[in-house]
Amino acid sequence: MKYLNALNSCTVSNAKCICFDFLTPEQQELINQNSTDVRFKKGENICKHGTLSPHIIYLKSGLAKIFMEGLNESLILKIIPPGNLIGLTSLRDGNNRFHYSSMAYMDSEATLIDIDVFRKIINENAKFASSIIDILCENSLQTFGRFFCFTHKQLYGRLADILLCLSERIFKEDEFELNLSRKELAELTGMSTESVIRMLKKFKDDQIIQMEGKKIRITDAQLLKKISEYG
Amino acid sequence: MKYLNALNSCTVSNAKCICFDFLTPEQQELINQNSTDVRFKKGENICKHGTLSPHIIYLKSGLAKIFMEGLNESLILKIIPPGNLIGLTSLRDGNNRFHYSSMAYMDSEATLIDIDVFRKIINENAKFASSIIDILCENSLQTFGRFFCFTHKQLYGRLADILLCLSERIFKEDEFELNLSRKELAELTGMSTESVIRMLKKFKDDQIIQMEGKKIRITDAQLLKKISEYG
DNA sequence: TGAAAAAACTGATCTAGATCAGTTTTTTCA
DNA sequence: TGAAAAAACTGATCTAGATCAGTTTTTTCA
Repeated sequence: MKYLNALNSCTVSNAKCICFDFLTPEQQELINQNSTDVRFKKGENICKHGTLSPHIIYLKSGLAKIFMEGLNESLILKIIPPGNLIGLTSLRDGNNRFHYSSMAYMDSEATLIDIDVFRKIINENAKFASSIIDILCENSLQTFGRFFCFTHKQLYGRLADILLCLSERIFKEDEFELNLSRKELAELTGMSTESVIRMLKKFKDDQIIQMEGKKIRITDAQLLKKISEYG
Repeated sequence: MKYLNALNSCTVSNAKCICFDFLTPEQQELINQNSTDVRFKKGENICKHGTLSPHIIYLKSGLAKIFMEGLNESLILKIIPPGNLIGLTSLRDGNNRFHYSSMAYMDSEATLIDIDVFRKIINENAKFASSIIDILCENSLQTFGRFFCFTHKQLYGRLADILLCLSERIFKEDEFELNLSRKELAELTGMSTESVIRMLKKFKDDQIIQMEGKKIRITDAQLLKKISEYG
């Protein structure tokens, strides 16, 4: 049952985007000439589902989410830390549209790379293409895990997942300042805001976490992992 | 809101696997020399989550499902019609393990292609790699849609999705013989067997479908599409 | 071909988590 | 800096769908 441990609804992959290391100097130059650097403020849209996607977006700094929007509901697919690409799924599409939206969680910098240049290089440089394949595989696996957890774990398990994910993969500290509102945390775990509040309180009462204002400290990571596993 | 129509929990992609068209004669020969043809009987495992994955599997005929297994629960990720590849996500992995299981829905034939040969060709042939990227993107989009529907659609909508999917994409007929048990249909829609039974009955009572033994005929596809959309 | 097993079906009950309708605390900004 | 808005929180109620405990029908196979 070892492999089951790997399944969580965490939204951040560990993968480093190393694809650009495989470019020839000319290809590097071609990309440089066909990209633009942009800053996004906290809360700003980085891309919007259904709009034209003339770029692949490389996140240089900050933090963003990728999500699908319905009429009233939305689903967060992934959190994007710096060093990751946004919009890869548009590579295939004939009509160049984004298949999801992205929003900056905090002030962020990104490089917008012309998608046709990106495509051209993929078709010329197999090593580059291969490393894009690696990224897509990694993304798929993460989505599968999240999908599985969303359909089979109870809310406690999912909340535990996200807390562990925030602590281990994003902030890399036991204690961190949560700059997400309860509502955003609810979106991330796929539950209602009220449930997040109640469950965080339960975790606090059970002394699994400490909360002070926006600071959260995980005191019993072991137990939290158990909850994540069996929840 | 046009783009929303595209979202359904259907499990079959329309994509044809054209990647092999881009091989050089030598690469084609290399693949031929490093693959084995195998037959799977209905219900047999094609691959098993967690086991070694020395192959990429090309399904030549039949029909298979790809699913994740938990302790008691499972989640069907995708139905694989002939002409599709199974196990692409193992390409990335250093330790060559399948990340999901696959089972034959009916008697099937498959070609097992050595994964290292597959990797080698990806690293040599950018056009081939590019078409693998296309497949991975397509797969991702489908998973995103299914994920969204599973978390936001009611059961009626999901059942409608699957019926439409079976009729339009797999059997390509209004009337088809359902060789899936209610239990398998439940797995596919992520609901309990009892609910499938009740909802199929409701659809029958509302004259949206006709059922006779294992035969199902969709009589009001229009309404079914509405249910899929708003459900 | 007929007994046993599996699948299909039915109705009753239960429950996780959403929704609703507020109050209290914190943040924002003129 | 203090009024208004937003976020956090609380308790009560509701509901979609699961679970349970069966019965009936169909399939399997000795």
